[in-house]
Amino acid sequence: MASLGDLERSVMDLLWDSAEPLTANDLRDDLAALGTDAKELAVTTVLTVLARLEKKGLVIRERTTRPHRYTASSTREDHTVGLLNDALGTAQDREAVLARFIGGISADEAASLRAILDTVKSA
Amino acid sequence: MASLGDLERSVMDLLWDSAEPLTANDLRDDLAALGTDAKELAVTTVLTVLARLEKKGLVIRERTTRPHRYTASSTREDHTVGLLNDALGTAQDREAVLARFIGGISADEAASLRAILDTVKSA
DNA sequence: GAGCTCTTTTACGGTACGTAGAAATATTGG
DNA sequence: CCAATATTTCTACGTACCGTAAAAGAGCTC
Repeated sequence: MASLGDLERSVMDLLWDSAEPLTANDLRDDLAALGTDAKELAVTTVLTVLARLEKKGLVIRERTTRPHRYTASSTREDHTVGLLNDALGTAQDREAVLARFIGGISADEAASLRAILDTVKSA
Repeated sequence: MASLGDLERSVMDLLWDSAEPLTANDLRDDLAALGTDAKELAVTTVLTVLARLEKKGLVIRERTTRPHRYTASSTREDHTVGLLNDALGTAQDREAVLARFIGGISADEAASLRAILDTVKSA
């Protein structure tokens, strides 16, 4: 799976947080509003990263509307799950990894996990 | 956390699978023995990636012995757990991600997870 | 100290990413 | 319909990472 650069990541975060599709100009403005950077990017820069994200399959571009509108192709959570599976790989040591991972999570999270597991017990 | 290139990854796999520290020459030979590539790398190539892996903190180099000997600085599982936590991030959506992740694992694995959770229930 | 082994230094080509100007294309106000 | 404006595409540059390895330096051995 594709890993993201800093700007790509920021753009994806905005798209993931937006209920509506966004245009390159929307994104340029939203990016400028972040973190008091006051650094206004050129809109071509935003368009370039959007094209790259589209090629990676992470965003969908509506070419019918004139300012093209962009949407994340999957939710942030689903994307993260993809990253998790990439990290876990198809190896045999999945269980060993999961055991260590669970060893490192909080009690609260362990409880949540248990609840989630019960929910999907039927699977 | 550092992501690995293909050769770096192969070297780490060999180090992780080895009980003993390995030298660059050991690794060159082991790499050649992999996958019937028959491609014998120059030992300087191996030394370069080892230096990079050392800089990334993934391998430890024994400089006292003359052919330097290299060891993975953590287990493969611990490294993978680091990748998992990187992917999960520190965000609040950890639970949502974990829920989706668990939704996608096999029943067998779900059972294993439950067992693991019970083991660390005290945490 | 000459030769061998091992390590360090330097380097080159490829790819990814941030960045954006220039050029092409589309929209719109008159 | 045309000129001004908005939007997209094309091209490009700098940096960083990685595979790859020659060249140069350093230490050991006879």
